[in-house]
Amino acid sequence: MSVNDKQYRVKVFDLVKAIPRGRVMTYGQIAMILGEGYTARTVGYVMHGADDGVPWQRVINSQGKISTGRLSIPVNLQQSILEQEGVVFSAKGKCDLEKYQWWPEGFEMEEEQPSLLN
DNA sequence: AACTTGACGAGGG
DNA sequence: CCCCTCGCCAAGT
Repeated sequence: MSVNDKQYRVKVFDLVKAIPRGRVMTYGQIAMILGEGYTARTVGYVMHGADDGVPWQRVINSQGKISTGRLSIPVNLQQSILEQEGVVFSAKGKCDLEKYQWWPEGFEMEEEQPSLLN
């Protein structure tokens, strides 16, 4: 499996599509849930090619900040879309993950089971 | 094949 | 909270 495989990317997109409006997930979190073969960096790489229908704006970094820095996507754009969904950001551009981070059904921080979504 | 660059993340100062 | 260093791994040169 690699980022070039369709299935590899589809797993990421399917998970992202499951994120409810007004909630977010982090790159590392997604990598951890998908498990073997996935890392925060590869998830980020896959996300730059997200097609329509994928709520890409709901994926942020582990600090609760937007990390589209040097890309074609302006940071303010992603943040404003999220704010429009109800996510509140501090003046420094950080949101409270405790409050907005979303976990798939039956998946808790405590358990270390990376193979529920396969 | 070597080297640089990231939609990253954890840890230290 | 900011900045830096590393580990990470795929892409582009």
